[in-house]
Amino acid sequence: MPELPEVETVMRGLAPFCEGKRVTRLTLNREGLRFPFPPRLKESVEGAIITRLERRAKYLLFHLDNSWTMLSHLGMSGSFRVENAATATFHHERSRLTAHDHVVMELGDTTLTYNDPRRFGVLDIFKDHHKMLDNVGVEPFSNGLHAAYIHEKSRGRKTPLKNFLLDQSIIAGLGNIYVCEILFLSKLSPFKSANDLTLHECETLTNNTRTVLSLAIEAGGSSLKDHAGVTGELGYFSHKFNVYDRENMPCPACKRCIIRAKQGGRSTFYCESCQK
DNA sequence: CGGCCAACCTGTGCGC
DNA sequence: TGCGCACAGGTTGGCC
Repeated sequence: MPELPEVETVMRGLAPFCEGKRVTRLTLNREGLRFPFPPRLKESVEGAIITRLERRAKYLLFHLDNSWTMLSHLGMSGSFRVENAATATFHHERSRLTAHDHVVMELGDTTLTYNDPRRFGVLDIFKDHHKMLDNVGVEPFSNGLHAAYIHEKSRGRKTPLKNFLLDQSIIAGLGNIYVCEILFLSKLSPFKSANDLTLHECETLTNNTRTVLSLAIEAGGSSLKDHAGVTGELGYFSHKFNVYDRENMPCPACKRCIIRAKQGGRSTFYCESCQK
């Protein structure tokens, strides 16, 4: 999925079209995504005003003025697109449904469409508490993330560093791409046992986590090959990674081949000589 | 609880 | 050109 920077970018892109707007209609084109839609989804959202958008971990939260909050997760392949009816009618067309447009939110003359080919996404509603947000760890840009926190969480965890950083209950929002990049900048092996991290290495990880995510957000959540901005602007995925998806290409630091390995069923890209 | 891994889906790209 | 297989941003839930 979309990792934290992509969800942050989507949130920032959607906010100007959503905040303060009333949901005039919610259309569900199927029974659910990864899970069935809740029975009261449509009636809870329709007619409400979206007061604020928020990102928490990789979740998007649409806060409504009727005490409900709509929770959305993009899974691996989910995306939102925004269309404006006034612009569309100029071209003599209304917003058209394409394959995998599962949910359509109408906000007056603005249409927000959720598309998700693989349907690993989630759409749900809650009032003051959602189970999926319970086990979410600290936000990377919050004060909660610091060397001592990572150090404490990693004690007794013999799991590889790669898996440890992907654990959403430790640090929220990291995914396969950015974990590879963070480990490269930190010169740490993805296979190193989490339990072996020194406090100093935890400090390095903290700093590089923020660096990698900041740059990605600045670049507009660039990691997705097939994601455009919510209104379809270009230049969105022209990002260059140091190691991710660069098997057999030269390490930017030492020029030796980037290695691709498998951890927890997922690809890890790293430099054998730079990362210890 | 920790660790491992199958499962949930569709699309794409590659080798033959 | 077509077929089959491997693989893709994530997370849950079941098993040991």
